[in-house]
Amino acid sequence: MIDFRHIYMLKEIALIGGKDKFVEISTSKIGEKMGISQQTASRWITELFNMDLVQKKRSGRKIAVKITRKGMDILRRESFDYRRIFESPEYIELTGEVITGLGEGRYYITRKGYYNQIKEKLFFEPYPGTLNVRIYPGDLDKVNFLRSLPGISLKGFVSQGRTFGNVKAFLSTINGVEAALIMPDRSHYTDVIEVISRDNLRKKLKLEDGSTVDIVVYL
Amino acid sequence: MIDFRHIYMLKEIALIGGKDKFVEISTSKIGEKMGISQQTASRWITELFNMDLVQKKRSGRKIAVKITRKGMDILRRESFDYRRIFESPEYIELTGEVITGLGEGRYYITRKGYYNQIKEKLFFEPYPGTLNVRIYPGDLDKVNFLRSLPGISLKGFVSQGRTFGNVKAFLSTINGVEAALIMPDRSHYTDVIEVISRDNLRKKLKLEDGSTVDIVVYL
DNA sequence: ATTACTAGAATTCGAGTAG
DNA sequence: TCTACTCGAATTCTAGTAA
Repeated sequence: MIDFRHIYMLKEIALIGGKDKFVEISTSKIGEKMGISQQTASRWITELFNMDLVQKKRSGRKIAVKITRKGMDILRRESFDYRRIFESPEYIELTGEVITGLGEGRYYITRKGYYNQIKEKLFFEPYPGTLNVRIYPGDLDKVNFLRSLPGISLKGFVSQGRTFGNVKAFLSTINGVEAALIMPDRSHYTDVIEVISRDNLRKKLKLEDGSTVDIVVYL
Repeated sequence: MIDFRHIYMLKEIALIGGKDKFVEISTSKIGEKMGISQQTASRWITELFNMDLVQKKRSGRKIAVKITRKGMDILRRESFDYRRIFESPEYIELTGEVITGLGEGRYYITRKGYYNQIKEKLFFEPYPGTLNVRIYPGDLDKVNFLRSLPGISLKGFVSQGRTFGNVKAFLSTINGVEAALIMPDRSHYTDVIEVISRDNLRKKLKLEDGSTVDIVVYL
């Protein structure tokens, strides 16, 4: 099972440069850096390999490692946590209720042009679908305020002769679960917002139409 | 000794809100969230307290914790690691003001053991003296981050029965002039850094106590 | 020099439980 | 309910060492 120490070692490897290429490492040196023995470092690297968090190959007498996509996802998640701690002193709370949308969310979110930007800028691979939430009237001015902010910009694109507009996103939590709120850059007035997440939010949070949700939007 | 798990728990506490105020936590809930038992969570929190990383007090039957300055320093360092991984800055900018030091800089810098290494590794013959700069509070995180980096290592030595410790240096510019920032390898927390250069910086940059300087540190 | 195995030592865990 | 102690069990460590 993945443990704190594994994330730590992943981080060390990323700092050495194993983020996007194979880097040679010495188990004794990385061990020394992390305050563990050479043997333990060796074992941990093997564990990372067995969990498919790093690729590993011999490089002469040393070994070389490269963090896998899965490993980078874990580091992105950590990065997200630290951003929340240090870079988001301000947040807005919204309350609303779950409704059923038009089913367009899934279509948009799975367009490569958006999907890839979400991964890069929001640090998670989105579940292919959106959760539609009707914000309660008392919080609508907050929604309008959000519309006036730049947020995290997802650039529009053209695909198959169709134009997909600029979209903005805000890192959020919904009932405590990491998520993001997305809205068109120039959106018309509406009391419905769309929430995306790594997981199927309806399942994970056991939501059904009419369920009340609390959304915390980090600015 | 501080361990990965302690940093993890600090992070969890920060996410709950213990960054700047006391927050009530239940050992069983935080344990569940972190995948450890209630007993272990309880023990870890006590360990954090004993290491002066959190303040702790009873709040009825529950406990309340607040991360200390020392604890936040550790989280900041982590945060910088992740920024380095995902944003890879190539330099760091610091701003501060010139102060008068204790005059020790001149003594240290003229010891042959340091002087020769500076010539070899930093590629200049240092003016015999250091400029002390008090970094403004907003940039102290960056200084702490620098402390966590290896920099350019200047080995310690023994001379005339006295021990001179390992020192590290970073190539920099100060108000545009080539310089280097030097600090002890294992330095204590301070907001004062020392800058050396080929020239007398006070003269060359027309500095006096209280002058604001911009330092760019190359990583 | 390396990495990584074995095995005994050291540490850490959590069930049980007191307060 | 809570927190947090004890103590036997489980896990994790590193020294020794082979390759």
